[in-house]
Amino acid sequence: MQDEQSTLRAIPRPTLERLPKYLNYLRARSERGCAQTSSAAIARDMHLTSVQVRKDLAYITSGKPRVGYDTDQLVERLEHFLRCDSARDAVLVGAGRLGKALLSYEGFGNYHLRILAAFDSDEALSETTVHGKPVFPVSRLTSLTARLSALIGIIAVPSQSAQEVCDALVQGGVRGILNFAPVYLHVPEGVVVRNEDIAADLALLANSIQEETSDMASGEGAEYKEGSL
Amino acid sequence: MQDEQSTLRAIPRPTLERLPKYLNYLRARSERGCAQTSSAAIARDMHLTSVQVRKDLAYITSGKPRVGYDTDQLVERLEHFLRCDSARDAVLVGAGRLGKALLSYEGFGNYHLRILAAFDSDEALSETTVHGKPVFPVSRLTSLTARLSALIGIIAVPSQSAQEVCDALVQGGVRGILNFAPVYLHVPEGVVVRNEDIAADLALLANSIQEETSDMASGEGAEYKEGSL
DNA sequence: TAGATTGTTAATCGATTAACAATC
DNA sequence: TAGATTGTTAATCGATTAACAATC
Repeated sequence: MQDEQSTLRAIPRPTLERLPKYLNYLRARSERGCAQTSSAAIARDMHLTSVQVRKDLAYITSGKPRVGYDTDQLVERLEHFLRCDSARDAVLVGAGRLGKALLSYEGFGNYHLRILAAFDSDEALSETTVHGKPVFPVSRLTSLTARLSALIGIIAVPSQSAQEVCDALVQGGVRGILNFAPVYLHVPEGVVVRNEDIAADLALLANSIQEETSDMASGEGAEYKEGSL
Repeated sequence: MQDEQSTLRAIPRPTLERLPKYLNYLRARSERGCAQTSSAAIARDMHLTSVQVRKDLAYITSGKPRVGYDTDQLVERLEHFLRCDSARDAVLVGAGRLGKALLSYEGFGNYHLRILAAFDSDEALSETTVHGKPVFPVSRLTSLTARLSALIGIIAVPSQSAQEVCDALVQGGVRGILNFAPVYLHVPEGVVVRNEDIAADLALLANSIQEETSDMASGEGAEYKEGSL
């Protein structure tokens, strides 16, 4: 023992975060009919180095020297690894604009994730459906989550109620939480939280633009010709 | 020379990504009336170590031994650093559900970011407004972006049209792109892209739940008592 | 002054990169 | 066989952590 299991866990975090991106890229490549894919090609298009690509991919499959990787097989392996069965049913709390957008989002299907139901404190929304998914009053959150055996909760409510909702989800048996409210959630050991702060990301982007600007001043600047500066 | 500038650029990426989280946390603390904040308190609530907190904060301010940091001053410094003036106007492309959710999102105001206008290929949406923001036909994307001097573009269109939209934004003078489509965008040197793949994030979360499960089997498991297993 | 907290310098840890070996 | 590509082992780089010094 200690093999299969700990091999899986040995994957470094940064590598793990790149795996879905490889998957997206390779799916597109597969659709374009490219049967083989070399690490050099991936590296070029994804702005990585080919060594890094090979090292990442070595965790989940192996390629053929002189030929590269079989595109479809690689897609399959990545899909298999990333979805690893079970733990793919989620409930969503907060059927406001963001919540509705998430309920309607088709992209989750790419990873075999399903949002089973939504909850909202606005009673007027109860018994309605969004994109075919039922909305329930938030009072039923814990009991229904448990009944549905959802292991994932998505929080799309205002910051003030986020912790409360989080507690209810945990009590309902959720083991992972995707949190769109910009607050730190306190959860018991064994529950994983992933924070999604879009505003913060946008702020960091705006920030890096300024750095770029200073960079330009101190050299570099290739490829970018455009009238005066 | 070489001081102010390179000090700013010397901030490590991971530290930079934590800064907005400190800001969120400290704002909440300030509202609760906590005038002083120690690195130990931040570390405890944000699941970091106090050394790391002090090291991070040292990049932008300094605290007082024996007392800690002045909460409000720290908030101010973080705000000043994170928003660094200019480069805060954005345009958004794709006024579907996600686009509308982003247009209505109040959270951007926390970082003084403004979405000035939206664009959509559906002509029926033109001349309407969402949350008070005008929607224009996508044909006017390049020219209006340039006219508005927006430096940031937000892409919330389907994958197939993302690259096309990206090119138009770049031509309009955008220097940073927040991309919600799960594809790699090719941009000229000097343009920064930040990818936001919510589905991928959710997949990784689902994945880490499984790992947690294996962890449980091999020990740990404190704090989590709940009937049978 | 004593004690608690910040700040810094050195050691550790982990990921990336470089050099090279293996293979079809 | 020759050559192109993968895979691996060692070196580098950068961030975190630990130990300690500085300060109110």
